[in-house]
Amino acid sequence: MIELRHLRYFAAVAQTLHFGRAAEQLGITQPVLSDQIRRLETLLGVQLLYRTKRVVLLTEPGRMFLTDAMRVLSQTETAITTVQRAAQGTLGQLSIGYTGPALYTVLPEILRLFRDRYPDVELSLRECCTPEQESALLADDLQVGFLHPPIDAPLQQLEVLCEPMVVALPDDHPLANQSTLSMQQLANESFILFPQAVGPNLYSQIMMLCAQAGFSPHIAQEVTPQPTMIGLVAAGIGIALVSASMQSISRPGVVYRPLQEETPLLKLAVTWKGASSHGSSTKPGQQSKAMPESPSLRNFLQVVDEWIQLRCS
Amino acid sequence: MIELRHLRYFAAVAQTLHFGRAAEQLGITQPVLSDQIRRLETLLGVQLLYRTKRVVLLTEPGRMFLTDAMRVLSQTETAITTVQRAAQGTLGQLSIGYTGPALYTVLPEILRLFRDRYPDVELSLRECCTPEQESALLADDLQVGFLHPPIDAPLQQLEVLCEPMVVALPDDHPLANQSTLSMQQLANESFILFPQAVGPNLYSQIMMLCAQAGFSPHIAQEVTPQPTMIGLVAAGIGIALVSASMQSISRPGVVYRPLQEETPLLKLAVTWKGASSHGSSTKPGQQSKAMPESPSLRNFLQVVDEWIQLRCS
DNA sequence: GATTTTTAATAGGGTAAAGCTATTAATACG
DNA sequence: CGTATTAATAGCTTTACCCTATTAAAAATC
Repeated sequence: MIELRHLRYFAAVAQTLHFGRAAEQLGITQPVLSDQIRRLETLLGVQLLYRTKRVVLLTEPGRMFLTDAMRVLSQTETAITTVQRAAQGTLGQLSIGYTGPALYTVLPEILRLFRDRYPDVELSLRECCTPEQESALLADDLQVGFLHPPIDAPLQQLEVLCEPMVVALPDDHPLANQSTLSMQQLANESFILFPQAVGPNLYSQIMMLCAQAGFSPHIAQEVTPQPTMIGLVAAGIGIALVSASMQSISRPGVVYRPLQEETPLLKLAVTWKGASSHGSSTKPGQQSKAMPESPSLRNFLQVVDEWIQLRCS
Repeated sequence: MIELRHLRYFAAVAQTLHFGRAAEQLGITQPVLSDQIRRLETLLGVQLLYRTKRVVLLTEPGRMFLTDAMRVLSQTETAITTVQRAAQGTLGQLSIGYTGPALYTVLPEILRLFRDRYPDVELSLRECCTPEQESALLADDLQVGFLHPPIDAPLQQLEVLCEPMVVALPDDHPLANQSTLSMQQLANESFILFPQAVGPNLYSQIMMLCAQAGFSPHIAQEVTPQPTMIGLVAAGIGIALVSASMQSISRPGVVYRPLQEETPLLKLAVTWKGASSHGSSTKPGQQSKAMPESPSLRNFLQVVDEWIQLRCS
């Protein structure tokens, strides 16, 4: 069976056209080299080199084989460096899911940090809602998710955002004069909401809040993403509850007012399929030797950690 | 040092995800396979497979390495078949030189035969005159030449054409009435000739013939190739001596007449750098083990041989 | 929950082959 | 004709590849 050794030896001889010097280059002795080349020729059934006691020349088939052999060798080299870089996590792919709000808060900063540090990790981004992300993560369709807890799937998570919702309303709205608002004041307003499926949890929190204030909200429109909601607010269609960080996207004709009540909180967590033994229920104490998680995922999580540190300072 | 064996073994395990079955496929025993995979991982410094006593899974770097390893293996396969086909002469390159007359006589038929039989041998054709071909052949710039003997370079040759020259003259020419012509009748004609450099030997033969007839020809024009010469004959510029096979390219307004004298003969020989030991003067008796000539060249010469047989029958 | 089955890892040993040194044979060069 | 160069040959050592037998651990089954 032909081995890379044969190719390495042949390439050395074919390039130097000298068994002695080639052997020296290879760190072996000349008789060994002669023997191995002969073996290679026997294995192939082809004379690659013409040699007298004095001269070594490539035959025509030998010339062709040299080209191919060198390609195989160089591709082997790249395969080695590739797998090593992949093990470091500096090369690879990472598929990331995110919900709309992530795109307007934590995602850009984190991605920026990661891309700068690991430019050769190919990121494939996919916007999808929390439940979809859960199942995609479990099915190994996604490696990281930016989604809204709580979730019940057995996944690791790390909270990266928790901010209150604020009321967005037209600046000519009667309530715009007040610095804070109570839910009861909103009882007769038209609401612009995101579709329930997009964030079932937050949706029901909002509904509960309304119920506590004694009303069931009149829903003018269900849209997504949040900037569109604010656009509709500016258009006077209704008022909206949006996450606090949307205030940074200032838009003429729209003002934001905090709620007096303890508001629902928009939470974002980075989520991934933890290092489980292999799908079996992970008992906290006995973690056994685990499937090593993808190095690029590991690096991504480290970047997220660092980003959290950075933000706190 | 990583060997193809490692890649073969790894690919088998990575595809079956089962050491036992993979070992069976490979025709080795399972402990050996386990050992070799571990060796590979140590050599790379990368864990390629996650394995428990029960489950085998590819790690992320392992997945990438599998792709590369399979590519290396398949390229090795093609390298082997390529070199074997090259040794048979069914794959390769062949650079062929030819003179103008070859193109209108033997070359098309021979090339056709060869192409049909060896479609994967890439032919590169180059028109150049006899002396140029000689030096190109010696410099290994050409592998085969279709040229006009005699030559003095130490090259092998095989005559493939020997035909008389005939006189081409306008059909309204006074001499066109005669069925054969003598040189003396041409003494006062304007001659259309090929440039001396294109075929120095034939050129001087023609000159000698004129001298024997007691005149030095008046040269109206020196052009090449032969169809152009005949075109000029049709235009009434003069008469020309062309090889007999040009008669098959009939052209209105031109007639061909044989010469009474022993005409100069247009000879074409297939020429190649013979199997010399390596450039040293080849003593006929003691040929020693020779550099094997390019397989595609060998095949080409065989086709030429067959073509000669074919033509004789 | 004990037992059987499955499957990768470990242990120990034999052998093919990859490697070494020393020498030979053939060629080129002075 | 002698000397230098260089690939091939001969004989030997050692590496490592592969084998069989066994173990250990996890899953499946009764």
